[in-house]
Amino acid sequence: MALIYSEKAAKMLLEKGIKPSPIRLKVLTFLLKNPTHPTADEIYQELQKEILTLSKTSVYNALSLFLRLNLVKSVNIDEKETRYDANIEEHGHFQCLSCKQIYDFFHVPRLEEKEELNDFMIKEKRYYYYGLCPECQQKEENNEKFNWNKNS
Amino acid sequence: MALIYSEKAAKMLLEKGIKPSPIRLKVLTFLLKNPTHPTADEIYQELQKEILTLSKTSVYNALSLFLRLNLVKSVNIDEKETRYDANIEEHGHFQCLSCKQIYDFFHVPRLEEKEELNDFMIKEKRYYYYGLCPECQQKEENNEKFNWNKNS
DNA sequence: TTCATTTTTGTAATGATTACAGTGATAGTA
DNA sequence: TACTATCACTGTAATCATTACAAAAATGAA
Ligand SMILES: [Mn+2]
Ligand SMILES: [Mn+2]
Ligand SMILES: [Zn+2]
Ligand SMILES: [Zn+2]
Repeated sequence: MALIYSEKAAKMLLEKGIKPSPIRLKVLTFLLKNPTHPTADEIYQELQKEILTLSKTSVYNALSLFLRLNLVKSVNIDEKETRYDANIEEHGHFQCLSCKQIYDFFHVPRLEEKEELNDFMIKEKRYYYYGLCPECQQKEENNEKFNWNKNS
Repeated sequence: MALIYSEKAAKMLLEKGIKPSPIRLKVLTFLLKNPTHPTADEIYQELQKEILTLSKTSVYNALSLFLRLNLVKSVNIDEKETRYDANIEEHGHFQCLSCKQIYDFFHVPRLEEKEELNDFMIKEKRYYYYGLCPECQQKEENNEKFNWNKNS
């Protein structure tokens, strides 16, 4: 399984005509293996366990190269830090306002923009939704029940 | 006209139960008058011309208060800095990758998310599009023509 | 006035990202 | 093997938007 991902990473890099250097391979493999929209720092922290001498600049270097080559996409749903996604197919992101977790959704259909954007050349569409995930809705209900008991 | 906007700003603040202090009024009036999605710094630079002692912290204070009260919305289409929008009706934003200008669009209908997000409580939807505005498409065409002439 | 509360200011800290210069590895060539 | 050019990688410093915090100023009721 680990082999598959790193082989896929190597192939992706070669297809774009860039050398699959050790760090590039590690970063891209990590993104393929972890479709959880990690931040640059999360990637760095994880890979540092293996590559003791890793520098954060190298992670940023790899990531901005991948972005330029359209191997990965950046996700700016969390306004603090940029996240990275090796799934480049068009899909939307939902972030839970309570637990901050990010979920993918893939039915992002026919936005019928009508005439409004007819003269604009649209190259990329991003869908960011915010709300409460099922688990956090549950928690909130329990809290309300608890508070109601206390106040009565 | 200026009067109208500042009166509207005052009313909006009073309706939310907060005091329409001078700076809050100025910031909110500015946002109502300038639906161009200004950054905190742009607001600061403009208002500073009138209020010589204005501090940037005050602008941020006002803006985060407005966000909390849902008087304005933040727009994070430009990954560098947050922009602010006094138009809180649901609408999307398009940013031109060349001239960086931001355009509103309002036909953002029925995203038919199907079952996928059924169990999620969606509180806000953001639509960020990127591409080329009509003017910049034109410029690009001209450049191509120019380069073609040069190379032939 | 007095005093508490709120608003505003100024400066310092934070933290993600970028700039940059130097070091190390690699590969081709003589 | 030595030389050299290019590229990958590292470490540190700079940048810059935003936030934290404490002090000063304004407000407004008693
Ligand atoms: Mn995703
Ligand atoms: Mn808008
Ligand atoms: Zn949640
Ligand atoms: Zn443009």
